[in-house]
Amino acid sequence: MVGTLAPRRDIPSATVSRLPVYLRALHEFATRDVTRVSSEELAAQAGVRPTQLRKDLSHLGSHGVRGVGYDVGRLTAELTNALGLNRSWPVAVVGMGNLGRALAAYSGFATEGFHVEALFDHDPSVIGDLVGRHRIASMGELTDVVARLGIAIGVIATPANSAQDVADALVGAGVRAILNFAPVALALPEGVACRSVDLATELHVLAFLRQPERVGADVGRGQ
Amino acid sequence: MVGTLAPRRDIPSATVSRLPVYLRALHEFATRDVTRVSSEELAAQAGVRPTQLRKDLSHLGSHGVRGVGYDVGRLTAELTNALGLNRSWPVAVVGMGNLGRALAAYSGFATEGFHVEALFDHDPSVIGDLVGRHRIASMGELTDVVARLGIAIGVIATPANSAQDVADALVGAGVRAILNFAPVALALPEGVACRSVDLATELHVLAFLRQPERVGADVGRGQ
DNA sequence: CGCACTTTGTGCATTTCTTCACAAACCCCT
DNA sequence: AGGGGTTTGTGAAGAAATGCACAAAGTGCG
Ligand SMILES: NC(=O)c1ccc[n+]([C@@H]2O[C@H](COP(=O)([O-])OP(=O)(O)OC[C@H]3O[C@@H](n4cnc5c(N)ncnc54)[C@H](O)[C@@H]3O)[C@@H](O)[C@H]2O)c1
Ligand SMILES: NC(=O)c1ccc[n+]([C@@H]2O[C@H](COP(=O)([O-])OP(=O)(O)OC[C@H]3O[C@@H](n4cnc5c(N)ncnc54)[C@H](O)[C@@H]3O)[C@@H](O)[C@H]2O)c1
Repeated sequence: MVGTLAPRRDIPSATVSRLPVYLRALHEFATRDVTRVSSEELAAQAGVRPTQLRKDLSHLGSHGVRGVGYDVGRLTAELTNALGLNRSWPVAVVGMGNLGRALAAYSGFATEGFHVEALFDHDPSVIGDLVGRHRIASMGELTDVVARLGIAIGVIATPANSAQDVADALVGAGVRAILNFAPVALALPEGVACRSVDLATELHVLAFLRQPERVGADVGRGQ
Repeated sequence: MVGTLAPRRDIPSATVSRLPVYLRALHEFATRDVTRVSSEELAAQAGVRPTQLRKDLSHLGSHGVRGVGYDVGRLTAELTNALGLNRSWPVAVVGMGNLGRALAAYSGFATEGFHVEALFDHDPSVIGDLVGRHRIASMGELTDVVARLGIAIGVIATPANSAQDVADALVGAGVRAILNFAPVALALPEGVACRSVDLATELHVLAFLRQPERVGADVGRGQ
């Protein structure tokens, strides 16, 4: 490509959701002090085909070296930059039940600039409790806390019937990215990014795949 | 997608992963004693477009009534049957840390025939502990217990560096469906179904979507 | 230096997924 | 019984994603 401005826009969404996987694969090589990888090695680690990896990277305008492969450090930097991971992303978790507490305690959360900075619940009997190094705040404090800490991502870990209310509260407070663990489709205004993780759906798909008539079918997201 | 590539049956995989969502939407209507829904109403509840819903259902050979809509009970039965949810699916959870305990305690797990029947960990200091109504078993017991209880689905909630070993143990014991929460691509033999849930990836995608340059982009799975 | 060898980047064909547009099918009312 | 009003089911078009095949671009050795 001509010029120094990489073609950052128009990255296909399927590609975007694989970039984090490549990034993790690169970290794996880095911890083994490997400084160069071929698309074949990296793809194997990431669980995709080499062709797909190269096509995906080509959308970033990323350049490896033909005949040699990719520089682990350089490609890591490019992916980190493309994903916007060279800044801090303060996270709030709403709903401190079983799942919320596991998430709040999750150390893997803290990698790559994601930091749990606030916890909320509406149950008076848990408000004020300490989970890790944070106190559980009430829902009434949400707007102020979100603004003061600059919360960028809200995680919803409440029961399904509260999830829409919580989403509305988060959006109202200025949060524009939501990770939802409740099994409902949230209605959100344009411009608010949302990803849902749905355990029941995953189990159902596995059940479908395990039916005798359909053994071996592949529904994707296997990795 | 390692290990899950295989022949294809006639229901498109994208459709299969939406069927559970439709099923949940139907339950929502059922609890409100609604007996008939149009594709428009059902699609709204599920967070998809009516056209998509109808196309998906058409793959099941499902029949609503033109000019009227779908019978909630009948469509529920058809979806339940298509997904293979009219039987019991004994589940085992391996790795009883923060996440594993949350999963074991998860009541939503028990719906639709999924029952957590066994818990495993390799840490001697937790083996024998009770979580809910089950005792945590050692990894040495895995093969026997899986066989005795007819475990159909294995859930991996161990750290990433143990996940492949655990997967091998599960597969060796006869489990052919795995739900993996560890952030690694598992290598699995042909014929073993696998779905991975990856929190870090979800956060990374949200970070990407929240970058100023890309406001408004949509990477899917938003609902 | 030039030739043999390796591995990337990408145009193109193929497959899969989504959306459109409308005929077919059904209910209900008169 | 027939006509008007709905809503489904689906072929066909369009969009997105995947996989193939190979030229381009680099390394390193003789
Ligand atoms: N536990 C799991 O393993 C698991 C796995 C996948 C998905 N989920 C989903 O995650 C969600 C939480 O699951 P859980 O097992 O932690 O449930 P839980 O009942 O243990 O915890 C829910 C928490 O949310 C709080 N809450 C309820 N309404 C609220 C509101 N309006 N505002 C603020 N807080 C509110 C409750 O006080 C409680 O502390 C559910 O939607 C569940 O379906 C859970
Ligand atoms: N905690 C979360 O919220 C969360 C969210 C998403 C994903 N994850 C992922 O889920 C996994 C578990 O997370 P966690 O926070 O519960 O970790 P954890 O450290 O709290 O628990 C891990 C458990 O696995 C057990 N274990 C380790 N190696 C084992 C082996 N070879 N065989 C059997 N058991 C073994 C350990 O004894 C421990 O009890 C990790 O891969 C993590 O990345 C966690």
